[in-house]
Amino acid sequence: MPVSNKTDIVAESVVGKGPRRLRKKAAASVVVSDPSGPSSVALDLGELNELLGYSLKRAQLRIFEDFLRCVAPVKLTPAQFSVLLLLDRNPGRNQTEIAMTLGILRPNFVAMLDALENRGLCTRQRSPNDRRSHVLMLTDKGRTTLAKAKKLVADKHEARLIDVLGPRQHRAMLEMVAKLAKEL
Amino acid sequence: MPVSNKTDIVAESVVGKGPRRLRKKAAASVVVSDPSGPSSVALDLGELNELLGYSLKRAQLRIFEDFLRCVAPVKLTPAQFSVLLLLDRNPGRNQTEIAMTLGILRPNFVAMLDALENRGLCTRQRSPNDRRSHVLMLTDKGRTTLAKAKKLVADKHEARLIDVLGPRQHRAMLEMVAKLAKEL
DNA sequence: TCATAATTGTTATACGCCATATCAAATAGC
DNA sequence: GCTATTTGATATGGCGTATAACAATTATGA
Repeated sequence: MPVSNKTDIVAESVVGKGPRRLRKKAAASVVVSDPSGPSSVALDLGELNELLGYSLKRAQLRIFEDFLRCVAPVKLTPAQFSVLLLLDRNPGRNQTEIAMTLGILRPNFVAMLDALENRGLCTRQRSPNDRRSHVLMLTDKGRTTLAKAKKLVADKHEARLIDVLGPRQHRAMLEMVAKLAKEL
Repeated sequence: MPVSNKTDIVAESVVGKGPRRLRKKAAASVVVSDPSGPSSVALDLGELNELLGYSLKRAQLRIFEDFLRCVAPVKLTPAQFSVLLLLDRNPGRNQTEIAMTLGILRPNFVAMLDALENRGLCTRQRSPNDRRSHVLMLTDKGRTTLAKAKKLVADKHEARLIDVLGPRQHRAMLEMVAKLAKEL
C-alpha cells in the first residue's frame, strides 16, 4: 500500500525537477572512517554521482539486499522468485523457454531448477510430445510459497521502495528503468 | 559496491513494446524463439515488470555494457574508471580509504590496483608518516587516460542515456537512484 | 617502557554468477 | 535414412565478492 511520501516532486510522465538544474558540483563526499582524525575527513566523489550507472549499481545492490531481507521467511532469491513467478504464469513450458525469458543461460539454469525441484517447489516432467524437453510446473507447495513470497514482496519490499521514493516517483522510476532495459 | 563489469550479451528479444503509461497490466511478454511454432508464442512476465529491482538490474547490465563499449578506446572498466576518478580528486590517500569509499573490500582492491599500476596509470608509495600504508597517486599517463575516459563517458555514454531518457528524466533518475542508494 | 591491541596491505580461499564448449538423446529436415 | 538441429546436462573458466589469516607497523594502556 502507498505509504506516506515526503518529496513528491516528480510527475508521472513528465518528470519536472524541483530545483532548477544545478550545474554546480556540490562536492559530494563520503566519510571514510570516523570523523575524529584530521586525515579522515571525507573523500570527494567528483563526477561519480553524475554517473547514472554508478548510483544505479549501488541502488540495485541495496534493493536486492532489501529483497532478501523481506523475502527471507520463504528463503527465495530474486532470481528464484522470478522463476516461480514465470512458472506460475506459464505452466507447461520447458527449461529453455523459461531460462531465455529471464536472460539466464541454459547451462546455468539447470542447477537453479535442481534447487527449486529439490525443495519441492516445482517439477520436471519429460514431455510426451518432445521427449528431449522437460515440462516445468509449480507444485502446490510451490504455489503457496510463491503466494507468501508475493505478499512479502508487495507488503514489505515494494512498500519500502515506495516509502523511500514516494508513489509517483516509484512509478516514474519503474517506467524509466524499463525503458532503459528495453531501448538501450 | 560500485562497479563491476563483465561482457555479457543477454540473448533476448523484446516484443510487446506496448503502450507505456498503462495502469492495467498489459500482459507484457517476451518472445522466446521464433514466432512460427504454436508453443513459442510469448511468455507472460506477470508482475515481474512491477518489480523495480528486476527492471533495475536489467537496466544496470545494459548500462554497463554501454559503458564498456563507449570507453573501450581507453580500456577501462566502470570500476577502474571510478578508481581513477577518485585518485584524481583525492591524491595522497591510501588503499583502505579509496577502497572503502567505493565499497570495495581491501583484499579485492589489491589486484585492482596492481592492474592500474602495471599499466602505469597510478603509483603506490610507502607513506613516510605511516609505513604501513601506501600513498596512491595518479601518474601523468593516468591523468591523460582519465581525461580521455571522461570525455568518452560524457560524449558517448552519458549522452546515450540522455538520448534514451531525455534530459529531464535522466536527471530525475539520477536523483532517485542516488536517494535509493543512500536512504535504503 | 613494554606488552597488547589495532591497522595496513596482502595472500589464500571459497562462493555465486556468468559464459563457452561439448555431449548424448531426441527430433526435424531433406 | 542421414544429417542438422534442439534439449537438457556437464565441465570448466573468468570475474566479483566475501572471510580468514598473516607480517609489518603503529597505537594504546598499564
